[in-house]
Amino acid sequence: MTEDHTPVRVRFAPSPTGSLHIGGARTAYFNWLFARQSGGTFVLRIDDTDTARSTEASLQEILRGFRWLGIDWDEGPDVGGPFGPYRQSERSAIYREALQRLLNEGKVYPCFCSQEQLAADREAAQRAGRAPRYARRCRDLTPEQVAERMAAGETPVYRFKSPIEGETVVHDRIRGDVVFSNEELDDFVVWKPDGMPTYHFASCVDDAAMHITHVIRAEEHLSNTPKHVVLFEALGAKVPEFAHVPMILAPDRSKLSKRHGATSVQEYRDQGILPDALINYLLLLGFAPGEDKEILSREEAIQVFRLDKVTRHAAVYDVKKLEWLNAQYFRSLSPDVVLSMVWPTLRERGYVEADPDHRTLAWIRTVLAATQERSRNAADLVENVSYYFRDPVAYDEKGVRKHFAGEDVDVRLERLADILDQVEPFGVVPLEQTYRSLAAEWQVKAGMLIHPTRLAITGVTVGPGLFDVMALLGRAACQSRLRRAANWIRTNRSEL
RNA sequence: GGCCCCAUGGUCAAGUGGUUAAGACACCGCCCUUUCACGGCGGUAACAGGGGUUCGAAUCCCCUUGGGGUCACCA
Repeated sequence: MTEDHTPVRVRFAPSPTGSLHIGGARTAYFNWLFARQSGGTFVLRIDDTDTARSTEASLQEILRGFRWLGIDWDEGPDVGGPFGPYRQSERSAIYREALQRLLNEGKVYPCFCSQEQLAADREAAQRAGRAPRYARRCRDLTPEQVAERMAAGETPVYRFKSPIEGETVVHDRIRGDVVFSNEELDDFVVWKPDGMPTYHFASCVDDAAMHITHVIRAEEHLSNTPKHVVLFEALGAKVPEFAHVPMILAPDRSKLSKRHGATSVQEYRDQGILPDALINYLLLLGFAPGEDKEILSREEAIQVFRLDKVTRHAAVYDVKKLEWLNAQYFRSLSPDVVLSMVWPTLRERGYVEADPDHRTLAWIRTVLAATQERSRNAADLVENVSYYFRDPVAYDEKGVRKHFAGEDVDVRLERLADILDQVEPFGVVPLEQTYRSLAAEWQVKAGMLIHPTRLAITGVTVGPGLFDVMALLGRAACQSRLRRAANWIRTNRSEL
């Protein structure tokens, strides 16, 4: 509820000209949190007045992005609602009507200046050291002059007749009151010659028509907000409360762009980032939940989120922390979820059959569980379990120097392979007992047997407990890999 | 350039006139351990600079510097 008890209505209004950017996702999330905690309504409106750049594919991608993130909307292009339609391209009549009204009231006027004329004016103003604003050539055209030029077939743009004196103040929930001198207000265009409203106009008309109570959006709009305030007033609408959330920056403090890596939520999804992790990270970027708690579900976030506690400064995006958060979430996933996540890749690589029997499936589950806690995401996990499905294709270089270079390593590996015949059953405990007593017998430290064995059968130096790996892999595979490694050592001895 | 916003460690970020200036990620060390990861313990590291106000400023004011945004017939 707002102070006067009108129900909260917020909106996120993306323009479908690309993918869902993480900055936009965060802004939407903040809107969503604010709506959900106040029992309000979250509206998704599509700002597609730029007919040249808007695409349906982009719109669908944005919707998919939100669904994936777990952000739902109460009114929008697909679900409808009492104030639809929710695509600006379908609301032309509403804008036209609003334009006509302001025209009748003398709050808007047609402007016939050519692009060339405007460019020249701008240049002249700049040379004279003045701000490059519209020279207001057409502000005071007489009705006769207008009629004449219309009759001549000229199509005008329409400009807002901005106040020339005084000041306009923007009440911002995050920044407090921001005062702008009206001298800074340009006679901005509200209607383009292609018959479409501009962003400023459509946005305000819609916010008014949709009874939006709080406009929560990116900081880049703050400078434009006085225009919106005067527009709302001209429209006779109640001016909503504003909240301008800081921007998200790249590590070099510049605007986040492709060259800095992933910028869209789909890219993160493709990289194995979990939606819960991403949405959690987005919350942390600009808001401190308090009580040293940083891992929060959407539900917890709804409880603690406070619009007026959002930070005022831009935040640099830190992939490392996102990955850490992702690992937290990834490790807590249930075996079945993990299995379904990696299954397609396992199939693609030919690691598994299409219809495994129960025993095989159970075995795969165990394999995955053993490595899940040492993996940060699904792709990582698939890499880490590859040696369960095929022989190692190479031996880790540093590992080779450390564990294969010794005098009798090849001999020991071969002996080990032979002795594995006697281990019965081929399980974790008997395997460990065998290795320990062998180490004592040969008078070497257990590590001298364990590390070369691991490298021989997995190709790497890291992973779960060796005896777990061996038991999972089975006797035959262990023996053949051990012998294979011994041979490899002999043929490569000169280079070790 | 005009206008607007912002400024605490490498990053996120507590702090709102009196604190040994939290915590998290990252980094480093130690412990645990057959390795790695996890976990535990510890460490390096910050109030951009200069003026005020005040008994006392990270906290309030001014200036400078720096970063960002905006000045479109894009949104």
